[in-house]
Amino acid sequence: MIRTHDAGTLRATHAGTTVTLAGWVARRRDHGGVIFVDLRDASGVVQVVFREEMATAHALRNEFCVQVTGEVGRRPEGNENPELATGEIEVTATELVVLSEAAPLPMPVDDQIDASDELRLKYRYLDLRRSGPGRAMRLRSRANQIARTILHERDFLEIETPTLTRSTPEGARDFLVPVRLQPGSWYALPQSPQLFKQLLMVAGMERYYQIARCYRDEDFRADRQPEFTQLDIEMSFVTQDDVIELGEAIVGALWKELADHEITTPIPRITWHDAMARYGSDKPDLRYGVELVELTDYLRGTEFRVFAGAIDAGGYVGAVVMPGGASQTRKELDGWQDWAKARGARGLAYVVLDAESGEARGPVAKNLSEAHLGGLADAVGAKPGDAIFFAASTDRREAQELLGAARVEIAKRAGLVDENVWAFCWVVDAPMFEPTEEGGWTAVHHPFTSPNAEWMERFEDAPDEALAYAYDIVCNGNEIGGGSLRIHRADVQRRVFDLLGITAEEASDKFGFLLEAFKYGPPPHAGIAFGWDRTCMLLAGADSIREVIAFPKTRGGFDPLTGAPTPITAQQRTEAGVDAKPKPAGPTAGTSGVAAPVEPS
RNA sequence: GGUCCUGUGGAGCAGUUGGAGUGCUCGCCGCCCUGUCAAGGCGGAGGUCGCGGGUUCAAGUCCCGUCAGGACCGCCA
Repeated sequence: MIRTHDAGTLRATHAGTTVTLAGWVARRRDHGGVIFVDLRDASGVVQVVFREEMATAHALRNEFCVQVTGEVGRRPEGNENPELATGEIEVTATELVVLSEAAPLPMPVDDQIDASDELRLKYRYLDLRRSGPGRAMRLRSRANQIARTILHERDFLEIETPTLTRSTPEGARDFLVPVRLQPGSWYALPQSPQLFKQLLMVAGMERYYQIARCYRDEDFRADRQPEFTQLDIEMSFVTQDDVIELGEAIVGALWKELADHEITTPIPRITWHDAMARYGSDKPDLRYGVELVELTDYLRGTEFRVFAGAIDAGGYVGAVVMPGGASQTRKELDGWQDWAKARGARGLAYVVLDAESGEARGPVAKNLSEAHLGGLADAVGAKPGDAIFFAASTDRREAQELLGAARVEIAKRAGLVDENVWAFCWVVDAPMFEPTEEGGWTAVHHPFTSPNAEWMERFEDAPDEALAYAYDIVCNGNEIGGGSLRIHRADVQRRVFDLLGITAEEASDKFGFLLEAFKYGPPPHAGIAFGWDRTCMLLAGADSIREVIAFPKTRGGFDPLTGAPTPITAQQRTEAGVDAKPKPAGPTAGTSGVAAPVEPS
């Protein structure tokens, strides 16, 4: 080692010790006759003092990489710095070696100053020298370790699965990789290891996990990157409760150690339907109340056409209350209309209750009968001074989701979110299917998700009502993990495919290898996958998953550091077989649509 | 694909109803300085105002287009 101690570990007990340190110049304070340098390494910062005889230190600049030898001493009386862990002492240098110099910095390596995202990503190696970003990396490493410890204690095997594979049917667009040895054929990068982990269950591994990189070619967000990580888990011979118990053990350990928060177990469970009815979301933020109230029956018979139209068509009318919302200006109330329109709704009807008289006012109030207005406050649980927002639609879920989004916005604007609270829940009993635009059905989770016991033998009777053994774990309104019991009976799988309109040929073409495996005694199995970036983001208190990824990409999928993606050369293009000519006919492939097979070129 | 915000020396920001010279803080370079910890003092260098077009006597400022970054919707478990 070219150093004897880590800078951040030095304490008063080291006084009198001669140490050699190595690290970076975090800051220098040059007084002419004496120079102070804050020396930073991964462990922290310590003040190094250069006296007159160490004149070479004048040439030091920020972020020079240096090796310093000197004696640890207590700082002179009154010069201690209680802000620093090493603030009681300093190192008086007797030797200085500049290991490497630093050019003028394109961005400050300083915890105080914030640079733009693009610049931070371009110089991510400088960004990560800062304590906040560096801490996020260390936290994530620790999170991995905690999860691995729990899983190994429980006899899980860490098994890697391919990243060059064929499409698995998660539903997102695949990233594709041309195959030089078979021009015209392509690998897909996995959207998740879903099918492989099920094969590992057939293989008798019984307990599998992997911190797995996944790839989805969709539009990106603050919490979505083209490549992301799942803590992926699958177990044989278990029930839903077993998976949930494991999930709670992992989450409990993570939050205990990394967020200093003891999660009360069992984590409350709410059914998907209750979550939609009460919170208008399948990932409800339970840090605050502001629950939805259904008014379909209460308002039955109303002459207000917006509501009557929805009710008569068998739809839904509901409301959500904004505490104190009556004090909003006309401009603010109009702002809600723009807010609603921005997410595709026609608008957001509202009534405000006068703070003194409790009288209902606002454009919608004129359209409601005396009787409806009279009991409204009680029906929705509103007080004088509150505002009531309404949504009505023939599509129950659509109206609930609008109110659910309004609920989140209300909490934000009314300051109801307590940032110090961690509110977890499991959302269980999710629906198996949802209707497609073409009048068919599609799997909400994925087509291998098992119907629950109640629906196992009759999900075809009412596909819109059938429930699955599927569960999501939600933290403060973020889905951090989800999973399901899988179908292991061939007959049930066949019936699900039938309902989804997947023929035997198509099924065999898309994932025949899994169906083939399921012929040979597949065990009952279930699993869960945690969105690891999102989980670490929450633990780090960050508001973007970019903060917990070492080298993230921008919204456009661009990496400002490497400049990826780049065009390829003509030679690469030819060798990769990107332009191989399609054959007129042949066996199909891919996850959907007709494949374009090729002639060898 | 849609809506919105941002783009001004290396960094972070200001720039009024369009009007004389684009200003501040940090950093950078030089000099001074023995107890600072966001050290201080003096001096200096550094800018196609993202890019293209238009309106105007005159555009950093107004309009159109475009590029880049960000937030959201659609999409995506």
